[in-house]
Amino acid sequence: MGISDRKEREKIELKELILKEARAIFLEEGFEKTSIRKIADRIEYSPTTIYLYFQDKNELLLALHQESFNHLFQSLSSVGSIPDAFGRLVALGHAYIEYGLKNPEEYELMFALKAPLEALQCKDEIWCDGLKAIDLVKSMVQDCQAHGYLPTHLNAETTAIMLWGQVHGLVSLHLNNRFNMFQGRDLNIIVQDTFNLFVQFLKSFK
Amino acid sequence: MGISDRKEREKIELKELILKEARAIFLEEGFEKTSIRKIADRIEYSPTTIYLYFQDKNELLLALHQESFNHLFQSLSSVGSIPDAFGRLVALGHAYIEYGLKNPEEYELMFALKAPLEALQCKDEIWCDGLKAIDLVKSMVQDCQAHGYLPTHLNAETTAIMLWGQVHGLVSLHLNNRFNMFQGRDLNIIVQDTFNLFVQFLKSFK
DNA sequence: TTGATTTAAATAACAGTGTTAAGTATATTT
DNA sequence: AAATATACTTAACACTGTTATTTAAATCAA
Repeated sequence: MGISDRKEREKIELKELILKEARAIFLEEGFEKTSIRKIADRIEYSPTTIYLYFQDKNELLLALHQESFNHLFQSLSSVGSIPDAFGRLVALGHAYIEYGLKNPEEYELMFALKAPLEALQCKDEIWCDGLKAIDLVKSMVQDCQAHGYLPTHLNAETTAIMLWGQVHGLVSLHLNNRFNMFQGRDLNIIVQDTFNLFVQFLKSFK
Repeated sequence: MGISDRKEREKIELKELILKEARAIFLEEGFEKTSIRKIADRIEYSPTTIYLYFQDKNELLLALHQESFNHLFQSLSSVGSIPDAFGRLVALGHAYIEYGLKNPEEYELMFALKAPLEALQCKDEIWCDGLKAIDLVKSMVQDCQAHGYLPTHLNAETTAIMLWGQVHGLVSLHLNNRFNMFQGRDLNIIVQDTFNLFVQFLKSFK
């Protein structure tokens, strides 16, 4: 039955077109300006058609959220080639910070906005991307422990959450303009200096 | 001239009434539901009257933001009585986290939402509340250095930003439901455990 | 091939948002 | 008493997410 095959293909294509244009608006104009009507204009369909492909706006943002996580993991992947366990962990932190500062809208969607997680909750699904991310950090912490960089008595998961908390805190404060009060200074350098100090603390811990 | 005195008094009173009801809605229903029209309903004036007292919604939110900072500083003030410098710093962290988790809407307004800072920027004003907050942490760090808890070679401000970044990161991730993936566990305890681990790092640093 | 049914999309509307231009009383000043 | 200034309201603009209803086309069954 080739006809229904084609129809299904067309449905997938339209869904992808919606996401593509949604993503374009999202990156060009930011989260707040990404409206159903604006997407509809760009794909040349009526606004209500979008609701035939996504239950609501949250679900649409969840799809963008998942694409953003792929983008993040791709940005983090390069650190895998670093041989030293501790150097790898530090590089992961730097790469995370760099990703966050270079992709503010995506970062907000992944780690601040409630919309995508609400969509997940409606489906009774868990935040797998988040779990995947924390597991990555956790395994790198364990690598450090295996090579004598961090004490083995430390709980690897708690340590991973601490690391995540630190870098997220810095990225989040910066993206939300909470470092603007440090007038006349390079705010990226403030973030870098702070993270470097944190690394000193990590390095010296016994 | 008693009449114009009374008029001025009445203007101040109406402005305070607007803020009072705005705050009530804000705390009861959250940031997103705090609309100009809803405030107008509660004060029994037309929506446009509010614009005679505030330039726009951002300025109104800035006023709430400043009230929230007073609330925060009040919540932090009790740690001043702790004699030990390091104990005081740790208590400050705990008090900050507790405030954030108990006052999510206020916390978001102070450290995440762009609206209040945009209002400040329009007036070419600096974020004094933020400066005041970081100065508090900085002076406590210096107290620790003076009493041998933290090395004197550390930059006190960078250290203060690191501390702020850590607690903000944890509070922010928790408030934004990013710890919900740790199913069946007490999320407040995760935050506490992580902060306690961070304190261990601080304590051991040489 | 014709009639019934399913499918896909659009129109119109609801209820809400921040904001502004214009209008209306009331009170004060000249 | 007339002119002006003050305080406030009405009506509207341009948006938002979302839904019930309707239309048109494609497919299926007789």
